[in-house]
Amino acid sequence: MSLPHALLGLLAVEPASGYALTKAFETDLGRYAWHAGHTSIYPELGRLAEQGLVEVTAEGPRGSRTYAVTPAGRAELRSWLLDDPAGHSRRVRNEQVLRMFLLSALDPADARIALARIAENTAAGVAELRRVRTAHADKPLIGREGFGQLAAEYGLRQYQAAHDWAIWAMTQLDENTESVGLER
Amino acid sequence: MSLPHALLGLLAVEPASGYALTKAFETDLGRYAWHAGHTSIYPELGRLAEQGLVEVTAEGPRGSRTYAVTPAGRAELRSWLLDDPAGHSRRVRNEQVLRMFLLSALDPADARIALARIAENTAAGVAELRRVRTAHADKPLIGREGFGQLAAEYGLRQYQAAHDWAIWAMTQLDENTESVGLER
DNA sequence: TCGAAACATGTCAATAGTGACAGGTCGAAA
DNA sequence: TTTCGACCTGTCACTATTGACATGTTTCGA
Repeated sequence: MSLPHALLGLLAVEPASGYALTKAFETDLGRYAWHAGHTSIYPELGRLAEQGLVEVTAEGPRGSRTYAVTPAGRAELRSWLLDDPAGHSRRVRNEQVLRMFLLSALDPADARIALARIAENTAAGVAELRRVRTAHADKPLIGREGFGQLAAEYGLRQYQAAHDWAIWAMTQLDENTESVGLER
Repeated sequence: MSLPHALLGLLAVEPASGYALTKAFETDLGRYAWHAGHTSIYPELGRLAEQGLVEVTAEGPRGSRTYAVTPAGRAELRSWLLDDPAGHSRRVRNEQVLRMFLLSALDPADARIALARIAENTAAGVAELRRVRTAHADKPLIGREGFGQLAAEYGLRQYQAAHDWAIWAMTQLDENTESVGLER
């Protein structure tokens, strides 16, 4: 349940309406880090406001409300980000990694097909993130404009590593099946 | 909702009881890929049995039931693993990456502290996975014994990439704040 | 033989998140 | 001027998952 922190983080950079926050989750943030729809965002903003971590600073047309973090909210965000990361992330739920675990349940021929597909997809990811990175190359790393820049570089390196792994795994698999073939 | 597939994958490698499956999620699988408690596993096994994807093949002491995948279950698992991975993983929920996104919301000094902590943690992860890999070095890649070996190598490379990134990000940050300091 | 630990399965209330449904406002182009 | 698309907020039923609670069995070492 990191949604409240995601919202605090976004609002800490720049006050925004629920609608704007919903849009933010439809970009790279929601694509690579954490996804949320408006149906969870609006209630969560209400809860954060109740707790005094955010507040409505303006009301605009179409009934829109602009939220901003309070000092308490900023403190909460800071302590969450500076907290020991090892303690938190226990609710792991990573479908990519799960697929890699389950690869062993396939026969070698199928595993090879799956790996080839992974290699393709990660290559596409690398290409896409390279574009994202280039688009932000001249912006500062910290603050509104730099938002997500460090994350883009991180994603790029992760995809690159995943791609290298897939290639490696395929050669391993080939060597393996080959030697089994010779032995038997 | 990949829990059913995780269960099918585990059972495809070796029939097991709900209890044994629960234990499996407490090892590397649950630590790095997908976590689930017995309270979701037992009902899910029931659902899979209803759908004819698994079946009870034996009943042991203490009321234990051993489940095995049926041919239909194996087919379902295969098609899931060979399916285009890009289509699926839309419900992203990765707290690590989220933290990296939100780093921009901190001031440079705090961001640096957070990065240092990440560097520490990823270094520890690399060390741990190196041990896991060494322990499995001589086992075959596919099948019961090799289970998770490919995944261990994958995890190792991911941690290594994350570590390199954290180091890189710190130097970037240092250069950045330094130049800002000179300009003003 | 007694007790602890591991084995083995379950219920239930509470929380989190999704998708479908719903309703209204404003700006701009046709 | 009308209509279309973007803007903006919400409810609600349903599904998934968790944590607390509950219960009984078998094994093994002291």
